[in-house]
Amino acid sequence: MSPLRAKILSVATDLFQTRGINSTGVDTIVAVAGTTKMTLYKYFHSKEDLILEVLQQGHQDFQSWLQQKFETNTKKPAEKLQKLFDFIEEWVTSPDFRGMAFLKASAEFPNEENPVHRLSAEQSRQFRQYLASLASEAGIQDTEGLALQLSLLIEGAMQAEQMKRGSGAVKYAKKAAKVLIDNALKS
Amino acid sequence: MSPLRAKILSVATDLFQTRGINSTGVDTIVAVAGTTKMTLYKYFHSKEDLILEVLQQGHQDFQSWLQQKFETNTKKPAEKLQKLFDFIEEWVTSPDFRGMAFLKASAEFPNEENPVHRLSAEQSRQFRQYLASLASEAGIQDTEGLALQLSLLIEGAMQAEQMKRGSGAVKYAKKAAKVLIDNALKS
DNA sequence: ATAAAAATATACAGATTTGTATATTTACCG
DNA sequence: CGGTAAATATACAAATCTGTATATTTTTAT
Repeated sequence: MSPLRAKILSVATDLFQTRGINSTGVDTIVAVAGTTKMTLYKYFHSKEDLILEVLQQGHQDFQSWLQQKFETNTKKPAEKLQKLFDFIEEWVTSPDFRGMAFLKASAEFPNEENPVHRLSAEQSRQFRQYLASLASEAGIQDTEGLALQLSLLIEGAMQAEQMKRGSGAVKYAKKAAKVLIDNALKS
Repeated sequence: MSPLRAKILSVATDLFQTRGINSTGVDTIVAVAGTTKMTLYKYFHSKEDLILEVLQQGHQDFQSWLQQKFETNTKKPAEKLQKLFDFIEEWVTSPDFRGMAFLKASAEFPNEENPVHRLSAEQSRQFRQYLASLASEAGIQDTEGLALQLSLLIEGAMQAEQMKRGSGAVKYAKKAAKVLIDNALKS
């Protein structure tokens, strides 16, 4: 990928997170990226296309980061679900965390038929599916049920931390997860 | 309150929820409300003022609705926490639920110093405090801890339901809450 | 009915939005 | 060096945005 294109993507990612998507104009993006609108519209057909790519890249980065965390840490399926919350905590308490992109995007584009909203919902679904696969590995019965419950805790904590940095929400989400996982293992 | 002012508030509430705050111009609001900008700016000093009032009224309506639900239903403190999730489910699965206002507002105004963001965070804090008071009545030890955990479930479920109607998230949030509450009562 | 208040109609200023057209400059490659 | 592609500079169109100025109409109250 062209370094200029990558720069635009990176700047857009940052500005969208810190100022909001609708509040960030393409003029601001190109100014910060040190380029011009002509170049931006050469690489992205429209602002909506840029938003979609930012979301996609963000989600992929998150997934890759998680994947790599698991590879270099633990391999026992039973521990994975617990360990996940440690990784989430690390992700969320990182100094440049500004909220989960797809959560915020779905709020800025509430219409269910909007492409940005659709992609956000799809990413949320994928994340829940990933949780279900972890639950399945751990030998849980109602994998989808637990996955949804854990996703509520995680996304709720991300939301809380985005609202108020240092809320400590993940700490309690982790405790709650432990209780829910233990309970699901017993049934 | 002037009926015209109330109408503007009501229309703005609806449009903000369905189209997003930043994507809704005052021209659209006055057109739908059947009035003019002159009148809108007579009752509200700025669009930001209108947004803040919409949020405040929305939160007050939610609180009043909950309050009234509790009054006409149960009085036993121990049951209240469980019952709360039934009320939340009723609220969230109502056909015109379009997401929790303060959650979406904080996403559209990510800057922590923005007045809209501040009010959103304050409302989230108040709701958590209310949960803590219920937990306290129920004889819970770590009231703040449980309150935060339940708030993650509730706000997570609201987020999930806003993303995809009919997700059934509240059903599982309710189950998770039962487990967490029982666990907190044991300790 | 008459005076005072409320609401409307209309127009506009000034800024900002996305997206494009055109021309110039820079960078690279053989 | 010469030619090609990439990036830039600049300007602009057309729409939309918040907020205001001014004048007229409607409603209300005495």
